Amino acid sequence: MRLSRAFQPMLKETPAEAQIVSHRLMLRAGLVRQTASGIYAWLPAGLRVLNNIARIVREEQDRIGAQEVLMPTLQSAELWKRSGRYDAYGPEMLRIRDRHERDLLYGPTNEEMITDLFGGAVKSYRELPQTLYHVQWKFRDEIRPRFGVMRGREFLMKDAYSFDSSYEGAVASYRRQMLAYLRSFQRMGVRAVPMVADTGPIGGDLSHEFLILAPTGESGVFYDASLEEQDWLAQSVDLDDEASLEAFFGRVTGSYAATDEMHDATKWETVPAERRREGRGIEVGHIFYFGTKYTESMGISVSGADGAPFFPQMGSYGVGISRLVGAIIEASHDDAGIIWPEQVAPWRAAILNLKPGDQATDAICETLYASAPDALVYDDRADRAGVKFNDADLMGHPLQLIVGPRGAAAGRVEVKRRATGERSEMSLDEALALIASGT
RNA sequence: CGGGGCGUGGCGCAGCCUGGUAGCGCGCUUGUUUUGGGUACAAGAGGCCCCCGGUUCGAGUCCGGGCGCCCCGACCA
Repeated sequence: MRLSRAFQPMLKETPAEAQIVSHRLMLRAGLVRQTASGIYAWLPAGLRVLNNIARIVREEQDRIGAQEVLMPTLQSAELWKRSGRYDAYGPEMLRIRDRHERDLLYGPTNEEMITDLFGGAVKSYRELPQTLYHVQWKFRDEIRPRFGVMRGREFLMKDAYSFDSSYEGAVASYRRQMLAYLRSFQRMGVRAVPMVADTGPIGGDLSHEFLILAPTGESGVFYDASLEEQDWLAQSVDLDDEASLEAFFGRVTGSYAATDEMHDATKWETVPAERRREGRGIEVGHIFYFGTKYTESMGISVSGADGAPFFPQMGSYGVGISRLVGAIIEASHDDAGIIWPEQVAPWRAAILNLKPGDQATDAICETLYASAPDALVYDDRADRAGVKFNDADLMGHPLQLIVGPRGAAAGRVEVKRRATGERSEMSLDEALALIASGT
């Protein structure tokens, strides 16, 4: 993208409504614009980040055998009356009436719809297990939206739903999701620690929240350092083997981790002092097992091996995709702006042309840009160098390829790494290789 | 939903108390200048002062009603 033609309205001053750092930076960097309280329009750069996050989540869901579908945003009230939640959900649900006076709602979640879809198609235990997911906009009419996209009313979420014929199968599905989550967040370049969550009336240990560690997080967190030391991508877990899944699950849940509501000071004492980590976290994912709650209430059963019908066991697994954009910024920024982790950055690198019009400088910039036009943003604007440095820092591109007449005359490109501030000078060919390698 | 605040060019704000026909900084346009960390000067463009009603000779300003947005709390992916 050439910045001179990009729809990327950057702000020098912070809009009054933005309080927290991620909200301020998202507005200043031109990632989003608010259109109503808690509702945002995503501009090109912000959308690229959103899509990057969704892409990682999809790849990890696909990897564990979940299948993507796409359910609508609007749902019939009838569906929710069957589960009993239409009346139970409360004013957070946005209710709508169509021209025929039929009651609809803008979905805050999709358990009812997926259960109904599943039940309409699957009739035998032989077709289980199944895990279906989708990435869709949801709406919850929060009393008080705030924190930009982190607590919006409309938000993009990945939600997955597993159907199994036994409790043991449901547990395996749950553990596969846990692995997918740990891998997803690690790939996004952030640390998200799974914490035991309140399981409510169902009980058991099959409910975890994933919190990204950030000083501005809404919950206090306590966890064993081993949870942030593990490389989940390197672990070999056999997704089809229950023993392997169990061993993996043990490695995760064997270490203490809890939010302040669930914190157990006595157990905390058993963690060696040097491995105790305390901080704050932002919830970006939640996985839980809920058994036959919906299959039963909605009368969705399948035939078992003995010919008798039974209610499949379900679990549900959510990731706040749009919230993650804000949460990642909360976890990764400095005074100058955003510091995007590689994998989610809107562009891999920015090319800063310090003197548009200078023949040698333009030539090098154009060569760099042409090597990967979709992965690079080229600051070819007729602005001063200082403006470009500041905007590039604000936008948080992992790499800045700085080209000015001084270096260009010698065929040199200066590379600045946003995360460390480290600078190095290299030849054009070396810079091209760097772009191609993506690191 | 309780408490508080705000709504004035694109953004940040002043003006309102004490009514007299709208101003500042940034941004934008043009020119000159500058050219490796938000350059300087000059000349410009741009405003239904959130909306409706009332008081008044006259309302951005006072009064009433509405709408929108933000902050604290309770609540939450």
